[in-house]
Amino acid sequence: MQTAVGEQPPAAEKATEAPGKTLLLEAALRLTSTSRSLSNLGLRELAREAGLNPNTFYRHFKDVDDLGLTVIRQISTQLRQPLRDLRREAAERAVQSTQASSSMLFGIDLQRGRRVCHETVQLFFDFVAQNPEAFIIGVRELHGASAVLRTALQEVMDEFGADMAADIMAFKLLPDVVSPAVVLQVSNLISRNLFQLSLDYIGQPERQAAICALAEEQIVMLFTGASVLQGVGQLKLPVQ
Amino acid sequence: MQTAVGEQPPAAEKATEAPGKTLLLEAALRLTSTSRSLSNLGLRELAREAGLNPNTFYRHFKDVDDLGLTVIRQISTQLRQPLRDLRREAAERAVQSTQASSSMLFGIDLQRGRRVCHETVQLFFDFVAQNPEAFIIGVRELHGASAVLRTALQEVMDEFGADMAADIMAFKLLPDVVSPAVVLQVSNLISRNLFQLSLDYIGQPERQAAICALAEEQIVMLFTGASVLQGVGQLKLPVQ
DNA sequence: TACCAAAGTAGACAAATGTATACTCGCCAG
DNA sequence: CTGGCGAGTATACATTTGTCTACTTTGGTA
Repeated sequence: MQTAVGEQPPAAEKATEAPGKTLLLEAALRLTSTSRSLSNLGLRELAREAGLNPNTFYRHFKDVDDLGLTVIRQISTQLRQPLRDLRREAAERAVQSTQASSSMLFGIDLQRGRRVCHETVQLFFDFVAQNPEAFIIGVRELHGASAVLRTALQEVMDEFGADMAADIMAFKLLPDVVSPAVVLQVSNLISRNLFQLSLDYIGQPERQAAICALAEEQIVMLFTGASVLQGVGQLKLPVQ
Repeated sequence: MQTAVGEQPPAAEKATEAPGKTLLLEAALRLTSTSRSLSNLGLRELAREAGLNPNTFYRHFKDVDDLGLTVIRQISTQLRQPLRDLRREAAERAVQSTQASSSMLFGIDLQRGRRVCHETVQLFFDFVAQNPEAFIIGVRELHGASAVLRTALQEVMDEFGADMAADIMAFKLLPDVVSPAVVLQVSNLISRNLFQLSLDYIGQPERQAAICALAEEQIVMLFTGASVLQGVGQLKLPVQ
């Protein structure tokens, strides 16, 4: 019995990977993003969805958590660099109007900040729409039942947050008075929140524009708050 | 055979609840908060944990989602009013310095805001420590695999957010320039974020103080940001 | 006191699951 | 050609699961 007919490996760059393994991973993505949760995928269910014999699973994975970890690593590399690129693109695209001394507040160029924010959010949600399963799984397992997957994903999320903080500082999106620690904190918060919003974005297509706007406002709020608070603290404004 | 499971007789329900039903619900709490996820609890597993015959399940619930919905409703009533009380308590406890015009910024009394925030966060996390399962389940199923439970919990979370917004306006924790819509938006964000942090709080006892402080800072940041942005937009303030 | 519905139990069943052992096939090195 | 090896398959089996039908217990009330 030869294999299935309508096979097109969707541009998988790992050409040297056993076909069965790839099929199983893809099946996991499919199943998880619709009905199930990674942690409790049945190994027979998986094989069935992949069109393989149940025992093939054992050739490539120790147990379901092992498969889950692989999926998470895959997702991480699938999202991490593209997210950075997307931020750089947004920052560069919005840097053209650097003369904007028109609207400054505590050292923030509100205009430019808003522009970059708008671009980034836009690009981010476009990216979400192109990789829905990755985001669904990410958020789902981040608080899921399996401790192994949970901690693995927490690390990934921390990396995303750190990336964002690094970019914010590299592109000078926040005034210098804001300390790196605070930038990191704000980045983590925004990152987590954007991931949550991404699920709403995927699940409620009719509200996509509203969700974009919401995300934008929230980010601007946080940035503003962080800047003002640190500005106040540093400039010895009448406070406490 | 007309039993109509998942039934709540009009009133006086708690006293007349069958012991088996309570046992099953408690078993669900126990299992979910440790290893499993509500959505995929086995009905036999449940009965075993409760020390009952598997078939007893059918006397009270239609299927596992039905049980899940009941748990969620229970959690909602278990948390909602206490959370409001806790906010009122914090607001009253910090209201003593009501004339303190010493440290105002864009119409916010920073001192008092910070105080209320500190008290609220403190009380909130105490409350989390007293009801860990409720928070674990809440966050877990909010993005879980079962669509039914997910939407149910989203409604609950929206209620929490609306409560918070109402309280913020009732206790005048934000200046009047901040529109009700923005208050609601900020409340939702804070609410979601606090719930996420509650899981960290439960799972990492050694970082509890840090998590408290973090939550506090984030809230203050958001409040500040919201106030400043609306203040700027509305009052055309002279900017540095 | 006798009855009845609700609550709980007992036993059985088909289906599905995880896992073990043993087989086949294609490929490359010797 | 040949022998080993990785990838995939076939079959089998003990467990576990959801669900069905039928039985027993119990507390309130007519």
